[in-house]
Amino acid sequence: MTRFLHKVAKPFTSAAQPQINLATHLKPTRINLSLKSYLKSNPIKTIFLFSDLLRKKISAVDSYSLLYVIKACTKKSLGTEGKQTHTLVIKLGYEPIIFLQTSLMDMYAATTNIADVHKVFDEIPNKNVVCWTSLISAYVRNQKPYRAIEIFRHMQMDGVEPDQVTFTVSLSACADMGALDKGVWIHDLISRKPEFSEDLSLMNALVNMYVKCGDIRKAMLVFDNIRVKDIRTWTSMIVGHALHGQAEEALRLFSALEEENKSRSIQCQGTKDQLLVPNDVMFIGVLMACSHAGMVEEGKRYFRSMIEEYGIKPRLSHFGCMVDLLCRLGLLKEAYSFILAMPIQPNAVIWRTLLGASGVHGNEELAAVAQSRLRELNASLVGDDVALSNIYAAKGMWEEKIMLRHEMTQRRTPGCSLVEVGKLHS
DNA sequence: TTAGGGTTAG
Repeated sequence: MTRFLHKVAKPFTSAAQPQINLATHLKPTRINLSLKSYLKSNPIKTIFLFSDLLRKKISAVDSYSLLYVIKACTKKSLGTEGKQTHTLVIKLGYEPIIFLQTSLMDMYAATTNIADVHKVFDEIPNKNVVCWTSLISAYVRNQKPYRAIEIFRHMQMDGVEPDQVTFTVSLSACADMGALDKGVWIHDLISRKPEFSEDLSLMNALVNMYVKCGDIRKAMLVFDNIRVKDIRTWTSMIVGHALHGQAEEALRLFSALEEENKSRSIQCQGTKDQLLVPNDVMFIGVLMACSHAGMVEEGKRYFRSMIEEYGIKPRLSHFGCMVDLLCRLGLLKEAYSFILAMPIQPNAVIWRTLLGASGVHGNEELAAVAQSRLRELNASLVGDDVALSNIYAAKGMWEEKIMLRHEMTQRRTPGCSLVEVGKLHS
């Protein structure tokens, strides 16, 4: 660890690591209880309280306090503060506590510092399944699913048995890669442990993997076999149908959920705990289904119901879905009015949706408006200019096209391509 | 009082 944090003197050599006597920590200190409670409500407060403690009474800091601060840094993605806490872990001699090491890995993963995740992992002497899973999870979180699956294999070769969490994060890697063969292989490993079928997070990850890898039939099979579903199970399946153009199935499922809630609310006489109330993510799936099926009136109705019946404040994603829905049907003017009436500032994606649709439906006026809005946002890409230029060409507006092309060469350097050559050992 | 997990448009 001296190599890792070279400015910090290592208090103990690895040959003479301190024996942490957990018995002395059995009684929780009041300060640790406060650090822990702030972690939920206001993680920044955990950090402030801890730094106060360091100044006033460093002897009150123990491994639990450090753990809560590391978690606070993870939640708020605070890399510098996280690294400072790591230094303290070393200074105070708490390195042998594996809970701290895995939390540190999680913190470095959250702050996109994958190199340090790996350094912490490498220096853990006896790596258990949690250490390996944290490493796999770090790679998944940092968009490196191929590497995550490689590590999953290394773990197996090392003789460490994967558990439910390892399988859940590994399935997430397969979903990100769209690697059905690897997902099926992991499903097969899971099937050998019947008790794992009771783990809802794992089952949801399985549904999601089949959805993202394009095997909607298999996704439905897993979905139907989940006895007690939660809102994520339903959302994954609704999004799955929407992504595969099965809008009617997606909306049927949404209605089934609403019906189930109605009958449950009669049974439970008003207790909301038993209900699976649709959330903002689920409505993205519902709106996406309407958009893919060209169901504009239904889409508008669901958008209203989301706000009025469910009290969900639409986010940029929901407005984006509505713009997409209107644009796909060629309702460009309505889409433009909708964008102008949005209570939040439209982003580049929304203007680019309008630009693309204006090209498809040959509306050069709206295309020019969308393109100028993209420039205002400083988010204009070469492709946007090309799109507008192609619309001018299709309309025979050669002067406009030449002017735009001239502008493009003035503003841009010629494009170049980058190709990433990755490798996956199988 | 201590570790790692699943749903999100274009």
